[in-house]
Amino acid sequence: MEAHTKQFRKRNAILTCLQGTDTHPSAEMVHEMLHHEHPDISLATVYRNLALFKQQGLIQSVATVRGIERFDANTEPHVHFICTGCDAVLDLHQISVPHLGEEVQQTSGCRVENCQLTFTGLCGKCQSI
Amino acid sequence: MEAHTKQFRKRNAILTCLQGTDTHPSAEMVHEMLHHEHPDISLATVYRNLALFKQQGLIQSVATVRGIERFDANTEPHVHFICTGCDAVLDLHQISVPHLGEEVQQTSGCRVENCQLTFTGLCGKCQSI
DNA sequence: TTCGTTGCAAACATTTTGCAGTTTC
DNA sequence: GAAACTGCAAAATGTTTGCAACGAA
Repeated sequence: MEAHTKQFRKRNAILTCLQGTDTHPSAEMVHEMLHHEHPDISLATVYRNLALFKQQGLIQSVATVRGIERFDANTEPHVHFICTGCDAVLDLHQISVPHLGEEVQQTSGCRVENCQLTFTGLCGKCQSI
Repeated sequence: MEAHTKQFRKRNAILTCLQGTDTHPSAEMVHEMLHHEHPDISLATVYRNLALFKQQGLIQSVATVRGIERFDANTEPHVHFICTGCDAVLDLHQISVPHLGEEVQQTSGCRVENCQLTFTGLCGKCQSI
């Protein structure tokens, strides 16, 4: 019900925005993407709700690119590519994440809760510039 | 010769500090670690030289933990564990990085220059708190 | 009226930069 | 003297927070 009341429209718009994109946006990018639909939305609201969603496990932080945090509504473990030319964060669906959690636990005693495999380099577009 | 002249003593101390630790320190941690040997070193100098070393490929940024960048003088691809309890960044020497660069290139067209495999969770100490 | 959500502006923390002073050659 | 490095303070940047106003129940 929450999603349909006016009170939660902005909160819901933020989550929907993230769920409907694969660009792994920053808070400011989300704010900009929502500007058309919600011209009066505040950046503070975006930050507040992103923090809330993250705490609830609805989204995750997948990278920090040039000091800016980038988010993803896909919380399944998957692989990312960060382009150092255009700062794009891409999904690499073709590559699968090795499941090494148990091996880590056994060899180091650390309890694994999450795993990120991230490549950096130049995306196709930026290679031809 | 550079390392022995007074002019480069601080710069060298910063690099040596990083090379002699496996704690993956932040700029502020480096600053603090050097305080005993160089009581007058400025945080700005640490930041400036870290940026320089990174650009020269002498060090790499391995993670951003709670918004703070962490550095490593080991630029070989290796695996890290970030503890969400104490913010420690640990090396997982036992686990090897899968070499998927070519597969990434072939399936996505992205040119891979670097790869990071990072686990998060609770380290041994923090599990028993 | 009580609770949760928001916008705004101020505060905050980390990082970067301008500039003057010092060292090296 | 020219070039490079540094400390200090100020600025810039991304993010968080306090507070008053608003909306829902």
